[in-house]
Amino acid sequence: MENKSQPPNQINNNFIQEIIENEQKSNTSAKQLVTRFPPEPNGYLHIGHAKSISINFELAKLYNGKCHLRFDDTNPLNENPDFIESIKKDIKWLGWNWGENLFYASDYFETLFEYATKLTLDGKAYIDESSQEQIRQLRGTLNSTGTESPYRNRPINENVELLNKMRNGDFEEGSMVLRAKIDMNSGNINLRDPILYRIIKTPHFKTGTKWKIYPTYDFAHGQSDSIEKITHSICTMEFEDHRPLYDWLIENIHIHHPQQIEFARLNISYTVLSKRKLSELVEKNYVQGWDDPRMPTISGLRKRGYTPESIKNFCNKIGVAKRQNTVEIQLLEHCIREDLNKNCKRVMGIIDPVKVVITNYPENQSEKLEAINNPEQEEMGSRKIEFSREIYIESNDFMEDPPKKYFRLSPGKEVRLRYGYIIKCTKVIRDEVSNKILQIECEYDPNTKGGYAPDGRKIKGTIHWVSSSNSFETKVNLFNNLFSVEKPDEYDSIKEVINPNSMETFHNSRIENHLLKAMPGDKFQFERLGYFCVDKIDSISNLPIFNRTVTLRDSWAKIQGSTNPKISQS
RNA sequence: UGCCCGGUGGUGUAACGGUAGCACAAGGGACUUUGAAUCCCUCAGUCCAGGUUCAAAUCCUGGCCGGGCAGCCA
Repeated sequence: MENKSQPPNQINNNFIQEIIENEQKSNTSAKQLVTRFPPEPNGYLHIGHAKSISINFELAKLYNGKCHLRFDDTNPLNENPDFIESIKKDIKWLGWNWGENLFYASDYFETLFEYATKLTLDGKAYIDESSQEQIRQLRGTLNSTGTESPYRNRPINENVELLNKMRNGDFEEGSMVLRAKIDMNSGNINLRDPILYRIIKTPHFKTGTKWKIYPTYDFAHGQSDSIEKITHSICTMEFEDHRPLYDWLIENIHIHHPQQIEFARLNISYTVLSKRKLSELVEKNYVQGWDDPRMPTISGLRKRGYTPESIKNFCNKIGVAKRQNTVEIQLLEHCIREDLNKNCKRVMGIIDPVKVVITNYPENQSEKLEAINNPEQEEMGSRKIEFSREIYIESNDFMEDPPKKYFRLSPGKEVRLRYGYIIKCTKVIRDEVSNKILQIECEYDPNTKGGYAPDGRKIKGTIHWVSSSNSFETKVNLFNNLFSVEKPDEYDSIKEVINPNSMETFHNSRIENHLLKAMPGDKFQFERLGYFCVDKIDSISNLPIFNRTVTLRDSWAKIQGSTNPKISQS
């Protein structure tokens, strides 16, 4: 048999793997592969980070190496220890383990300073007392070369002395910086005497007030990689221009030389993935927090009901390359459906209920019917559900004047109640004032218990239901795309493209009693609707509140040409 | 009028000079007590122009288009 598809969950062949593969083949020094994930503790992780985490940890796993977690905490102005825990939690939740290899760039401040001293001693770095404005002026522009600073040729001993005084806190913030002496004429602006250290007197959450100067990203990052003996330093494309500087510093300090490799960051349709825009959503209260189920953050996805498995799978499917990309959000949805379909218990829940009275079913009678828990996994068994005279069905499973090919309930028509009976609609009762449907009356066919028609008549439609006695009323949140356009990044303001209907809450949904004791995070398929998870237990009612993770695929909605599938306005 | 990177179906990603494949999406069909799942089928692609070669998505040259870079952010 031909092996047509690749084994599940195998990472796509990508160019980084190819580089490593080639190194191992032609290999001279059989070094152990060491990668790292280097977040700055200044925000929450999102699915773009998950891609990076996945690349780094997956590679380590694949080549029997290791992946470090290193917090890039070089700027006390931006960073906050609260983020440390959330970042660790999210990585662990995704299923990755850095083991003993947890580091902080701040652990290396002393060594970094030694490196800076060495460069200064070698005449490769100098103290510049120009103002921030002057430095910018002299840097030149994209189309013009820079000009050397008047401080560039300061004697070495003076530089060393000033550097030490800078460290001691003898100078004001902004009064001077340490710069590498490279090339003010370079076409690459990063090489025009980049700043290595700046004075910051804000205390650092780890080193306190010990340091008055802090290394910039360019000076801290590569050297930290080197100290940790990283072999492959994988980052996103915007650092490509920094690679010549990364290499220059390491070569001029004469230390272990990791290889920086850049890949294209992830973009997903109908959402944003930049830290700035994500914060804006939170700060301007477009969402309820970083972990709002509409957010593409790891914590948001978790609250939404995504599983680590589905996210990892997604990361494997999107591949790794250098070209700009926007992955359709449908692929993410596919990944979570794939996982949940296999593993979730089926259950019946009515988002927007309408009452149905079975007029020929005795008033005080009820009976138990058998329902299968998961047709994908027989081991999951079955459960009993209760049928009685008064039940609820989904309001959009009834239409008084249905279009053709509508297989659900309508006047005079029959429909099957899943695992129940075949019923026929006999009457619709409306509110005289509002004309709203108050109640639907049906008759059931007693010979169709379990939903089987002994006379062999074909019943095309099957709908979900709960009996009023065997269900509880609770709140259900439905989510849609946060943005109404495919590429929100292309618009100036979030406001003009945010989807006003990204969240819809139903307060009177009815769920079968089977879920009374469901706990936060528990996941279910509500038959015919989608996958839902318990958001939390309501503090007043003590009942679970549900979030819709994703709808089931819905070919009826497509036929209808509806842009808002499932539960439309009543 | 600088430096760097990139352009393969609608989207994402393979093919390493030798049959352009996979996934998602879309369309159709089979099955169906979830309009789900599953299964089958279909649609659809190498930015352009030259060159090298028996043979080019792949190598070369020149265009065109897209992206990144002028923080004491990362």
